[in-house]
Amino acid sequence: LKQVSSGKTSTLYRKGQIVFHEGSPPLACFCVYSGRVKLYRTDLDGKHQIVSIAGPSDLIGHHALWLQKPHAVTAQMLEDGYLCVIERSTLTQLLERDSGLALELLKRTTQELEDTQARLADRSHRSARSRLACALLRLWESRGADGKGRTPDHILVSRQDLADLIGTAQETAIRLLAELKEIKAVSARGSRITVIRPDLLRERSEPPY
Amino acid sequence: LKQVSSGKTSTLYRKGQIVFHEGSPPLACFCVYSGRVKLYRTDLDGKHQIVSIAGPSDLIGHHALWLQKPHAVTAQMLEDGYLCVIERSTLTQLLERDSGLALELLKRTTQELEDTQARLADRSHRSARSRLACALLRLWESRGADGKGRTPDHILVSRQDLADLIGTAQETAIRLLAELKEIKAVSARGSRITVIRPDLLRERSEPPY
DNA sequence: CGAAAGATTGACTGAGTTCAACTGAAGTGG
DNA sequence: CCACTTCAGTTGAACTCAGTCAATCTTTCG
Repeated sequence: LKQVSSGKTSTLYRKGQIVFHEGSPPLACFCVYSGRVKLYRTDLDGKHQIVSIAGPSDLIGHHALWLQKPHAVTAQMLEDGYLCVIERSTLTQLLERDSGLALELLKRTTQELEDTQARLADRSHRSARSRLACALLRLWESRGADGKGRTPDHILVSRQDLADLIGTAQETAIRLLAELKEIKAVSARGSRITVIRPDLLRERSEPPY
Repeated sequence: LKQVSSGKTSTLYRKGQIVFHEGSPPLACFCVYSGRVKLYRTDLDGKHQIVSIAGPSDLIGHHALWLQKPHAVTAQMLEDGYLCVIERSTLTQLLERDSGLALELLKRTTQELEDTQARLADRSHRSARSRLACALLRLWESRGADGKGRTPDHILVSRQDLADLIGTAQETAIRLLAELKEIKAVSARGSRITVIRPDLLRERSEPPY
């Protein structure tokens, strides 16, 4: 995939920009070169559920391509970044040529499926409290370099995105985050959340509570 | 996959029998020839979340094989049925030989991923009421022949399985099912649930409520 | 027929949603 | 440089869905 990306020109996408919309027909898929992209579903009440957050070297928008159906999710940039556009025809050729690629994609997709199944199980059986702790840990552990190769000890997520990720109302996410600030596990100034005590988060991410 | 199955001997598995356990190392995967298999995760409190229900021609247990990790789910027979065992080595050979197979699996897995993502979104934003209606519809629409080619208008699921499927306590599932009996959308004697008015179910499966 | 498993109902409780008001930081234009 | 809009984040209070516990009732099956 990296080879494909490098051969192609990548395009700049701005923070907040929509890459593709739920319900729109799939014309191409995208390989993330830099920046993060949130993929979310929208229900009839306009509520969002973040399905995954893609980062560098992740492929997005390909599901709809395989299934020959409209996109089931909307992809929106969480920060400025470059995406490499891969046309449907290009991808088809690649798959036919390199059989290893299909296996690699199968592996990735399977991993993503297991992750989603795990989240599904957690969603009903764990409290929002433990889900928040868990989500913060994941975001923290997968936080990328900030552009100049420095790895910061904070993450950048809005309260709403945090809520959409763990599946609660924004107010709940805020209240639970306040608890974490209370016990000095994290600190926050705006959407800049600093993880101070990952061990405390890990403790809270276990059920019950 | 059907070709593979037919070439192999299938083994009888009894209702309630465990095919493989969460946490156990993957030795082989299975192709369902007849009967249905529930795949579920177990959390620390011993609660189950049914991740999917596999039927004839579905492949199960392959995730752990690709990922070279222990099974993330437990597979248990919902009724008597035959499964065809496919050894790891056999599968590897097949994948190398037939590149189309990898694509087919990729497609299936992607579809399953999208389904699971949809359920994840529903779980937090839709009421248990609508989830139950939705689950009943799915079960009803995908109910198979009953052995003699007859397609019955009822489904056979225990209350507990229904609850584990939609992610509620059994009592909640029962109470909501009672509502559906009340409005004559379904009737039930034991775990034999007859769908009378699919239209009413469809209506209730829409949010809100 | 009787035990064991599965289904049902009631009472109580609490986590999380909703609504609504308020604060604070960040622009923007006069 | 300051009033003015705007948007993200906070907080309080009322409400409600769904979980838990516990006591039956029913169906299934040996």
